[in-house]
Amino acid sequence: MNYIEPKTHLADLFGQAVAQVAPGSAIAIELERPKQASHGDYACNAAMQLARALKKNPREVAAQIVAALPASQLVAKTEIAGPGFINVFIKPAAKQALVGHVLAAGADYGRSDLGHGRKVQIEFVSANPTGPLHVGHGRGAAFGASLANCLAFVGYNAYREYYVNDAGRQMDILALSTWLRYLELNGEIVAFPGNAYQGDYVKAMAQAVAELHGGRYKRAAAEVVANAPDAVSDPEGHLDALIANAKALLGPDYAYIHGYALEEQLGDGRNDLTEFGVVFDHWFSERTLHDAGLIDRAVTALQKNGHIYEQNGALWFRSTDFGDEKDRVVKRDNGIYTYFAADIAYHLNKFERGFEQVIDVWGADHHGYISRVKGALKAAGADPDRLTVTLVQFAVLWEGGQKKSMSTRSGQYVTLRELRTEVGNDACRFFYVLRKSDQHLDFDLDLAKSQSNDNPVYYIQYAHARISRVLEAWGGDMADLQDADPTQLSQPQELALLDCLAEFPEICASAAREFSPHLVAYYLKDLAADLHGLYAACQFLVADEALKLARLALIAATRQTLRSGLALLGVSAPDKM
RNA sequence: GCCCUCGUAGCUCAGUGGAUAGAGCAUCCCCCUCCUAAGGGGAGGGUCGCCCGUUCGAUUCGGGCCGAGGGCACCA
Repeated sequence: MNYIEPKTHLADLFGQAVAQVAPGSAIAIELERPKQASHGDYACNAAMQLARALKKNPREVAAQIVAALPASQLVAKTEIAGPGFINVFIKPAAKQALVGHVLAAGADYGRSDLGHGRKVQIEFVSANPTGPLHVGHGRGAAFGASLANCLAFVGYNAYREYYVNDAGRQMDILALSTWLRYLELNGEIVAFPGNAYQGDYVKAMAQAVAELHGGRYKRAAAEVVANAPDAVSDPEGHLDALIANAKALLGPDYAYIHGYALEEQLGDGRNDLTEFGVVFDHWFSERTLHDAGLIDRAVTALQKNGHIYEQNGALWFRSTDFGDEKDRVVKRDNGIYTYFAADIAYHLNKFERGFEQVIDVWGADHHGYISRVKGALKAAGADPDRLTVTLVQFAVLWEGGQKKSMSTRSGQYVTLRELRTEVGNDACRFFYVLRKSDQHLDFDLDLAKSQSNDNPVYYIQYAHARISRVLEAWGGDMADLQDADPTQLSQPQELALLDCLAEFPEICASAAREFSPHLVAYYLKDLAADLHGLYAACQFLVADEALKLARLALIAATRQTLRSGLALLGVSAPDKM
């Protein structure tokens, strides 16, 4: 028997029946999977939805719908139950046929064309390249990558992008920090500002520059701090003055220091993410927006539409017209565009590049920023609904029942690389997406590291490994499993596993539609549990050849589904543990 | 003050406009002569924060309240 996807098929049947019973009604056919087995495989609530309009008792409407239901080779029986549910029982053979279907589809099982190939861009991580990625970035990376995988799996043309803030003040601060450390190495001691970058990686870069170029960038300490405001009373002014002095003293060499620090940190982040299984189609440079005049153009567009005014020497965007609580500066009185202005230009550019939908994955601390950006897009004549911002809350690490506190400022934070080294990429990827993205995540290091059944990653991977070991012990030709007779499968654990396997495509669709890769993680836990249940209840390598092949085919299909699901989350599927 | 998120078992959290609300951990009991026990089976444990509304039906949607966390720069 060829496999027919029951839900789509039933929705079609019910649609025909409802059209006959209640012509012209426009209800959506809803089919749910009842929690209780006695309620069948699918339940339809159409009768209850129609009862009022038809002025009839729902059970009576249900009877009419059932009578009008076209014949189907899938349906074993229907029952009218409770307040008016129509419960549908699927023939075992129709369920069993899934095994051959999954094996034939292979890695494509679960794939769909929900997205119709529409271009969707997911921008994520986008951390300032001013230091190592930390565990907060890790969550955004894991979430964004998994989401992009899900979207691609259900038929979207997913494009992964990292926005590189290579033009702003933060990069200048990094360049300055590196240079000051370099001067230290060359005997020119300048008091290192508390609001400069403190991390050891800055010293490492200074050391490297010193080794590569000796004293070439050495300048007198007194000149570096000349005319700078006091570091205590005006720390930011102090820093800005030092940056200005650095640019003046170094001239064209400043660009070298700046570029060196940028490339170092960007390269480090790229390596880190690649090792984490997170890759991007494009690293978009903020500087190119400036260089191509796109920011001028964006601000001019706003100006033309009458949304810009000047005050105190700065240019303001009247974002209050678009629901923001106060107006925002786009160009400061010193003539420098704000980050906000660059962001407007960047998002307009995204649309111009033809992405029908744009998803931004931001840290939750940016949430106040959403209305501003959307408002600006609207003001510039773009459709803000094409932008979806998904917020990712911070992750808090726990170890030995203690919260690990972090402070970016002092350079004392746990880096993503440290976390990956400590708990492994698989556990990292999985734990990061185990919670809904917009919720605080308690990352339990002890649990992530533990090689026990408490650890859901191992629980799932173990299910996969177990199947591999059985198939290996069998030693037969996998192609033979295609032709196994699935009607041999009748044990409750076998049927439960079949039902679970059948849900995979819908889980993938929901995960993509709701931007919720955690649904895949939970599904995999369920699937693994069903596999372990079957494993404990039934022997696979039995004497009865037909039964053996059927069971092996079932677990081979399960292995494929586990693999596909783990791949969506970027977690490996080991054959041996 | 304004905005966002959350409140479900002792703990950490899923879930859903539907029928008797789930998992893991923790507690207690049981299961390897057998393809990996990194596993399985069972028991106990709940006013889905409170109130009102919408609905044939609300834990789910809307409003209010209470409680928790986070965010509100001429920073990036």
